[in-house]
Amino acid sequence: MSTEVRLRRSDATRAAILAAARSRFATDGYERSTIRAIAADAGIDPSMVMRYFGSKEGLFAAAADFELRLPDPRGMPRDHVGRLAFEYFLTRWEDDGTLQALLRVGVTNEAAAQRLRQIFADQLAPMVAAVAPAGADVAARAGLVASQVLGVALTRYVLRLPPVAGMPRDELVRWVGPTLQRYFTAEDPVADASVSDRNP
Amino acid sequence: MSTEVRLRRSDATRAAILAAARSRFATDGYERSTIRAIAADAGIDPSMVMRYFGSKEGLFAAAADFELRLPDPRGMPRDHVGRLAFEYFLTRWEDDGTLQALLRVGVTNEAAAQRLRQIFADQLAPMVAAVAPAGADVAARAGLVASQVLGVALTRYVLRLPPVAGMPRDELVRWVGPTLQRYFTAEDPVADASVSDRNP
DNA sequence: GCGACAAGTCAACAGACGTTGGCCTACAGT
DNA sequence: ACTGTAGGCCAACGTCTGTTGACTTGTCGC
Repeated sequence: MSTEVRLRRSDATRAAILAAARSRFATDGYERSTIRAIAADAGIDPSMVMRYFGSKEGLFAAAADFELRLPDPRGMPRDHVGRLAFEYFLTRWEDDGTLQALLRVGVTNEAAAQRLRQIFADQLAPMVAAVAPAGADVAARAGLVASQVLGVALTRYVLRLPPVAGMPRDELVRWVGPTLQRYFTAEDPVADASVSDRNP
Repeated sequence: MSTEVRLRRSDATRAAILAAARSRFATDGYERSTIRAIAADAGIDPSMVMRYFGSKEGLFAAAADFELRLPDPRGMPRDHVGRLAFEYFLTRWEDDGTLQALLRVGVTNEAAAQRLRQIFADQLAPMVAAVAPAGADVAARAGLVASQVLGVALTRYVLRLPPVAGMPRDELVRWVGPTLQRYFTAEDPVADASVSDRNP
């Protein structure tokens, strides 16, 4: 009944499979990522993948299991929430293939789409609630933030639209930060959206 | 050498195949759209698809061949360009499965991604050039517009994120229109982005 | 009426896929 | 030294895929 503390041999290969799977899913999507290719990347036999994760769906579920871990917006100046959140998203996207895998797969796989919906609804909405004006439609604002964030992720990392993919990070932040700021904190859609985040 | 004017029998089935293909590609993506299923939808034999389009790739290329036909922005008030362009995009997206097919497939298929890049670069950039301030980086602004437009399309039509998918069209326009307006015409990223499109 | 040609069907191929079960190997506990 | 067992490999299965070539049907000009 006691949990084994020492790390087993299997943990290493299990991790190798997960890493290979995330990489493949992130670049090839679900259907084109074959278990054979993932196993080859991990340097083991395809049947091992089934042993560890039961099926291809199980493998993806394990590979896409993670948390956004958004920072607490109550610790930041309210006028900079948009920029800071966007910078956080960019970093998260760049150093973790999981999000790219989730986006690429979510477009054709309902389970992944479900997971994405859950992440952005459950984890982004509380952040919006903490900074939005009283009485604001939190879900709608979270959706708008998601639309712009996922739009940048899509054009920058997936479709690689040249101007977005090649834009320096700080220039991108200067453009998109104010957009998110408005979605987060504007009193009204058509209210003045002047940017107070002029000198970051 | 003269073009046949009368419509042949084949034209009808050819159109049926294209319609079925667009529908399948739009909902299932590239890999999961099988030629057998498309042929069944069109009510003909799978081998007919090969006869008419050569291969699955050829079929997709034919199904995804279209023009954005963006309106000329010089005919509209400069302060409303963002809203009008966004409304045009929404309409275009809703009544033509081709764009949804292109987006869904472009995420995993390089040829479709290429086509998307071309469409947004070649057809959106001139529109931006017509309204952007002198000396502005037209390509960058077109990329930003694309990021927000594709982000809305992704969350509203593909991932179906509830707050975005369920948001009434006019509310969505009130939120996103000003964003595009800023990307189109703002003098500077962090310049005042006050919305002059207050009463549409 | 009849041949020619377009339109369409049928059956099959070769390859790739997820998945399965049997077999081997090396190491831990005794 | 012996043995149980976890970790790993191999070969194969059934199915589905894009694609092909031979055959059948229907329609139009003469």
